[in-house]
Amino acid sequence: MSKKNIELDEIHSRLIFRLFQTSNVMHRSGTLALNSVGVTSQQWSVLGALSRPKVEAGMTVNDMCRYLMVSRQSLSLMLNRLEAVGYVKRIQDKRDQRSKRIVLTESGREALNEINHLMQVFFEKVMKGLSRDDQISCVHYLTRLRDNMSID
Amino acid sequence: MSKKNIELDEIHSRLIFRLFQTSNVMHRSGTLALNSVGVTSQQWSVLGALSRPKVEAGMTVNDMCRYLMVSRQSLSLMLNRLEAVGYVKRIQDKRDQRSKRIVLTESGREALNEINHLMQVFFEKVMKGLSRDDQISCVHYLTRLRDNMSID
DNA sequence: GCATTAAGGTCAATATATTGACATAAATAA
DNA sequence: TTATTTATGTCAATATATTGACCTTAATGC
Repeated sequence: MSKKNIELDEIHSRLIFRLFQTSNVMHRSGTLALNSVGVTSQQWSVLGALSRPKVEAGMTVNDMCRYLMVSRQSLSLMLNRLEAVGYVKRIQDKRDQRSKRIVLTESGREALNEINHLMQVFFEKVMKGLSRDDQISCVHYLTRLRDNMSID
Repeated sequence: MSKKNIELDEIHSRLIFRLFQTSNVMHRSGTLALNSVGVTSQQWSVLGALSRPKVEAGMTVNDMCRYLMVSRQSLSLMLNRLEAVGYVKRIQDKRDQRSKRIVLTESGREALNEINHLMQVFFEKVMKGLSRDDQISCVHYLTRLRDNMSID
């Protein structure tokens, strides 16, 4: 009458659970570290995405959704907040009139520089005890997990 | 007049950013995988915590906050929802009248068994390409990151 | 006994996250 | 040219997450 009880592979559960915990802690202490700038860890990810040299001309909303792996609706609210404090701007794409390009403002660039000072301290604390090779391995593992978990 | 521009260590940014992405994807596709049971990935973490043999007698709310690394207020809402569908129960602690012990109900145990069937499939997909040693290494790295990021 | 501390619940405000739905405008395909 | 698709924005409902505050009750320290 009842299905056999399933025992999950312990290492699998542990890995997924560790991801849970680490993600919770990251958002909390990341946002705390950025407290003086008044930016959340998620908002930092948006600013960081825009600061890459290859996106000098800005990113479209859809591109950024795919890059950050959040829904358009979630991103839209973050962009509204960042636009309200003047860190980003939505500008019309010349070639495609439907598209907007999200760009960093001068004020956003200054904020990001301040953020990076704070992040440098944060990163040093976070990476303590992990060699460069460890960090590279960890990125590889996370990339693999991310891709395996992706819907498409 | 302006501080020197900070260039963050690329591997550090990448690692943290990968954690962002992976956590986003995990919650989305984890919840999707559990869709038929009507439980979110976060609620699964609560049920999972309670299913461990060492917590046969239940966990206090504070213990579970520390374990899941979420605030009491967040946990409280999750417990309310799980209690509303009958998967968990808050029972008085005999020894400490202030404490409640969160326990899995029979219905919760059945749901968890169904969840575990779904999770087994999910885990197989997620862990593809990662050897057991890889998984163990990844857990070690995440544990290190989690502890380094913890406030206390 | 009385003051303090601890455990838990809840309210508020805010930010993030999802899906689904609907609207508009513009590009593209038939 | 018309139909469809694409890009974006927004509303709704819901779940998760934070901090801070306040309340009750109970254990503990003095």
